[in-house]
Amino acid sequence: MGARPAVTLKALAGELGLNASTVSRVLNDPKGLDSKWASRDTKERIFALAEERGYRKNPYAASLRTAKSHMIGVVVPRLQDYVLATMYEGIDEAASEHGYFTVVSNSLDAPAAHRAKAEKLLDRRADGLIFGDALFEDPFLDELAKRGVAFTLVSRRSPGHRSVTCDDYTGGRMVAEHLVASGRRTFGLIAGNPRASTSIDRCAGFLDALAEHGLGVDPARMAPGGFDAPAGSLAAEQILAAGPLPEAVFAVNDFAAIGALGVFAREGITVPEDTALVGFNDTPLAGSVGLTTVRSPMHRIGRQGFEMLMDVLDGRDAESIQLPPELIVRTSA
Amino acid sequence: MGARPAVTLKALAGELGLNASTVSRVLNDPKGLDSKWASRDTKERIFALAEERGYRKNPYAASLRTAKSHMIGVVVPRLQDYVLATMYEGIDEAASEHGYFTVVSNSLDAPAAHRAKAEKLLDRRADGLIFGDALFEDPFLDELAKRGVAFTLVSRRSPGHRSVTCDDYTGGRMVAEHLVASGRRTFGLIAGNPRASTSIDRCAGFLDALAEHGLGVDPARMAPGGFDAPAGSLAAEQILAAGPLPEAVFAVNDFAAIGALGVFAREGITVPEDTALVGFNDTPLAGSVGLTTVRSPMHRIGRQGFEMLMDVLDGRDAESIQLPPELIVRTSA
DNA sequence: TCGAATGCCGCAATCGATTGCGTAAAGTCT
DNA sequence: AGACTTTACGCAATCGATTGCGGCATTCGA
Repeated sequence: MGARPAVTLKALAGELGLNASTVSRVLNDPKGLDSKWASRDTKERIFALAEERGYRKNPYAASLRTAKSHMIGVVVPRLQDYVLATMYEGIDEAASEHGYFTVVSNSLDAPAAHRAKAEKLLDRRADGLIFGDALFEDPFLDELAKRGVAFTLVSRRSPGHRSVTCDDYTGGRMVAEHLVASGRRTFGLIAGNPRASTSIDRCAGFLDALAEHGLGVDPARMAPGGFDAPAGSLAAEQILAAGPLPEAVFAVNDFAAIGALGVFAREGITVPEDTALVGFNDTPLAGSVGLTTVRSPMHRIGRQGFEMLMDVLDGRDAESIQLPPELIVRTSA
Repeated sequence: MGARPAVTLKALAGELGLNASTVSRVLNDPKGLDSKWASRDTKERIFALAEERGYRKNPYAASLRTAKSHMIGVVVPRLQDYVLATMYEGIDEAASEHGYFTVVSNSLDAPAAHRAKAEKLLDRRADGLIFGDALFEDPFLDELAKRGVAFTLVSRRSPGHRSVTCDDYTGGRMVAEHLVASGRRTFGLIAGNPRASTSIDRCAGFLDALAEHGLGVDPARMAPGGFDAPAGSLAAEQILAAGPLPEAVFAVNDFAAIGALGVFAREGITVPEDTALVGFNDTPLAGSVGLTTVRSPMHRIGRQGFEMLMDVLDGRDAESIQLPPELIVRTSA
């Protein structure tokens, strides 16, 4: 069964003895009671009755006429991922403040779903899109840009498109500097998805900084994979199988780090004594297990991703942004 | 800037030399090419051109006319919560199969937001709602029911409303039986949110089963709180402060359990030697850290929650459902 | 051969809000 | 007093899809 008693603009107007157009103009004027579309008295009557009847404009009718939905679509790899969920909260918060409505979909990092979900959002007439699952090389994004679809990226960047990300390269460098400073000389790298800029940049920063110290990572100890705990466990096993235990392991993501932690515990490897472990993102769980990590401003990335989309929609131009990370030292390294 | 070249029904019809109504009927007829609304030839031309031009119906125009949005709203306490995120995935999956579109919002378990988000969804003309954040006593739900709004509950039940949940009471009993069978005699209980049925039922099952063995939990060692890791840490500290360490601790939620695990590690308490620990839900993290837990069919709860909403919307009646839990024994207990 | 049945499709109203254009009344200015 | 500007609204078209009601043709049975 439906819900609303369906109080329409016309109904209000009828009851007020006014024309719907007048009521519409008054109700929509951002100047509120200072609107010039009716006399003081009329305006007050309109607001009062709208309030009393609980009038809500029908957004479908409005967007049919205006061709704007005030809805934006967000595509993330996985909602269960704390990091993206937090960014989404930031997006949604900013969107609400601007009178926008958001809708999320997850793509499971599968290119087909990435495309399908975005198209579905566009079918629903989203005014713009925000992607949290961009690949570094992403032909679909190029296609959308060509079609003139407004969108921005968060979390992961892709050359040629507007994005808000953490300065992952610098984050990777911080980890390397910290580990080197504490005397570590051999390393394992749980590298994440090699097609995502988060992985690429964090690894690059890490490796570049190590190289400046004349150090490096044995390729057999660089394990790519996903961003969740099981993937981290797998990667850790791979590193252990590659020979002697490295003095430190950098996982480009906290969940992967925690997965590795589980493997270490099972193997009787103590952290940080036998090997140091560093994650990335500073999720709450990292705090709970004492994981040293790099804090990325997830919520803010989301907010700015939305603001940037607003700029695009309003025809202002906008530059990609990289927000500074912060090293959080706990007990694991 | 927008996106679509805006190929409308009328445009298609014009190009085909047909009337928009004919095109509409053919395109919407579930019988597809067997529709009786046009000649075979005409039908083929319609489908071909629609395909070629990439026609997508404007859902706003359609729902304006039909007063159905084919959109349902979902309210969860927190998107970052793996459990609810998974249920949402189940909901969304089932919804897609039925041609429905879903929108999520989070309420942070705050009654004001619970209400506000739901109203916002209704303003957007959702055909129905699914709540994952119901309180055991929830006046807002009663109000919605009275208003005739169609909704169902997932994860948490509330007497008098339709819900799909895990059989939490039985799950709680399983934990108690398992711990008692392995010789534990004193217990701590990380009880979660006392206004949520998940907490209430799991605790009740746990306590009832213990009572049948002549056992119980010291009230000072029953710590309520939230469902995340920090809340679990807090609760664990509270239990430790209550005196001698109990032989086992049951956390009604995996995240809380992991938070507790962090505190135990910090205090040098080993698991399961010094104390056993059991969680609830069987999130992937539980597997990674070897946590014994109760598996609840989260994804399926979501799916069924949606199916049940369909029943309500279609005027069929539906009974609340409780899905069976499964004890997953790992190393922590 | 005529009326009825059926097949195929168009007309026009409708959903609710928005907006360009128009207008009557009141106020301002010279 | 006449001309001009505001103020305060209303009319009617519009957005795109849906749908009740008909209408015109062809076919079939009698």
